[in-house]
Amino acid sequence: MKLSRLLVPTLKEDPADAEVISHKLMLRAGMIRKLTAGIYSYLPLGYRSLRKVEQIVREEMDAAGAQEVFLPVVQPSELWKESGRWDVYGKELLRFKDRHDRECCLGPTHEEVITDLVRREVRSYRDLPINLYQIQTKFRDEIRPRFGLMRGREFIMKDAYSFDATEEGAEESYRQMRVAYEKTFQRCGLEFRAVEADSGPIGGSFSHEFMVLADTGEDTIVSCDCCDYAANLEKAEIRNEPPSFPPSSSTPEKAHTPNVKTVDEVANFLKVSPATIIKTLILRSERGPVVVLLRGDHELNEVKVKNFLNLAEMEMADANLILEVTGGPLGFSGPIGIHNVPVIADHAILTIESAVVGANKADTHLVNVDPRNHFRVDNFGDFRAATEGDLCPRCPGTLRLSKGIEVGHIFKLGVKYSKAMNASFLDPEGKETLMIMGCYGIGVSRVLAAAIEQNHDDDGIIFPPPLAPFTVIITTLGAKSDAINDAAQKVYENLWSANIDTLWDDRNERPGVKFKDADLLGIPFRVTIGQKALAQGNVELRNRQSKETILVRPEDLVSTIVAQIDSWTAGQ
RNA sequence: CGGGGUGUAGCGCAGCCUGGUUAGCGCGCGUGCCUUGGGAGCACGAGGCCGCCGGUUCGAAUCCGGCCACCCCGACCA
Repeated sequence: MKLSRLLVPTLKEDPADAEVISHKLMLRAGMIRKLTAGIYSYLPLGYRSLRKVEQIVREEMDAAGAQEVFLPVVQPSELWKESGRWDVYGKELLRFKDRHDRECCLGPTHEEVITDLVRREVRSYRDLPINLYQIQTKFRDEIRPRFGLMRGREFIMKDAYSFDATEEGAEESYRQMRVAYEKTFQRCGLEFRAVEADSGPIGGSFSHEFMVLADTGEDTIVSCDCCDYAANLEKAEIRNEPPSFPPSSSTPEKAHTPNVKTVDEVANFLKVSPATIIKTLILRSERGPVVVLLRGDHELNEVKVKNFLNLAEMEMADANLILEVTGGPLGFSGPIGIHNVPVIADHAILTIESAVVGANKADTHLVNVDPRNHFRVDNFGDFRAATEGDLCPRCPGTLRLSKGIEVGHIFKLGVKYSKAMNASFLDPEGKETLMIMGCYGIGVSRVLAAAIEQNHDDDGIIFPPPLAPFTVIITTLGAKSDAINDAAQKVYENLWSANIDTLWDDRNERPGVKFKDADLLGIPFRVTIGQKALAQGNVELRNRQSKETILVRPEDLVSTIVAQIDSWTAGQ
């Protein structure tokens, strides 16, 4: 491919509406262009890289025994009503009507379609297990798309669905996918971690997310500093410390706290640590108000509360509801004197010997409160977000926080969909049995963005060789020199015949322009052909990542490049 | 959906507050000369419904109202 004929509109300046580095670089490198919010066109370079990711995913899925299919984008509402998700999926599901006024949606995921397909075609345990996957454009009408390909509304995803006859089989299918995912992301050259995750509205019994480690990630990962425990912040468990002191015999006393509302204000005003304050949160749910007690220096983890109480919806109460529940104004809520409303508390409040709480009365707090004596708690549990330094739930270690980009998510679904949609088979005894399902997603377009997020420098992208749109770029200096062009032509043909994707920058540009573009595009190897080296019968080979340049005889180029790729692979 | 911001040439921006010639600058683009190892230089040139609709005014990129789009923060989210 000659660069002079390829649509690669590079930009010198950062586009104004790009925030994160991968978005900026993909725009600057001419890989993608935005059509509208959260929807992008892939230009030749971007599409080549995307196809490389797809191909790696495809090979690993095939190797794991999954079979590729291709499912419809437009789906009828009937299936979604059958699974029960038509009413719960929310506005993220783009709905519309066709000319016959039939309700349809654009597929944000394909559990319904695949379950429908399999229940029609598979009837015997002899046909199981089966694992079907596709690489497809998904549409989710995100409230706020951002960060380019990282969170688009339209995006490319690989989704696989396994169907098993037995529980053990389902766990084996899950395990195989987990291994396939490890291999896939490793081949992509990503630094990642598999973490325990909440399974969310997709449902199911357990799940893992695959997180690419990057500071710009939208998810927070909690990991142990001495064992391999790692979890999404939403899910991360915390080992709690039992109180190390006996219950006190003190009695609560009132403290006048005029207009002092937040934990920080109370701590400053009363000259106490936030860790001795009990935060009283009033929440509104579909089953009425709930009171959650947390230590002042901790944050609520809504997912934990939702899972504990089996709630679908939860939000902070407004001032009216707070008045109704506590009898006092917002900012002065406390657990003492709350009746008829469930009260749940995080374990950590038991580590407070003498606590400060709101008095449920304007401008008043209570001090000397003993969490074990002075108020009712219906349940203690783990309701807070993990923080740096918390104790690991699995070992004596402590927990660390880091940021990650979710590129894959695997779920053990169980019979959630097979039950709702009656996907069953006959077992060896001739008994009708529900299939046990799993589903496994990879954000293919997001992998590309994550790879760039993790591999770049001030000059541009540094593609891991397996994802690079081209492996080599030939930069000729002096477009009018026959000697240089002849040498380039030979090198170009040799590389292609060795199956190395090669781009030839044959433009009549000044060297600086060509070098800058080559760096920006992030092509792993640059072969520079110019007068100087050529006079000695050499070309230059520059490694984009190491920035090392060596002189190579043209006939040795292929073997040298292959060796450098091999050493890159070995380093993974 | 709530809060904030921005829409002026392909891209990045100035001009707007304080209305008044032909709306500017840098990059990019075209032609020519020149140059060729890290985004050169000179000359000439093309390219604008100043987001859209309405209003105020002798006169609107500029003031007012409405709408639309995009971006940021939040809620939300396999």
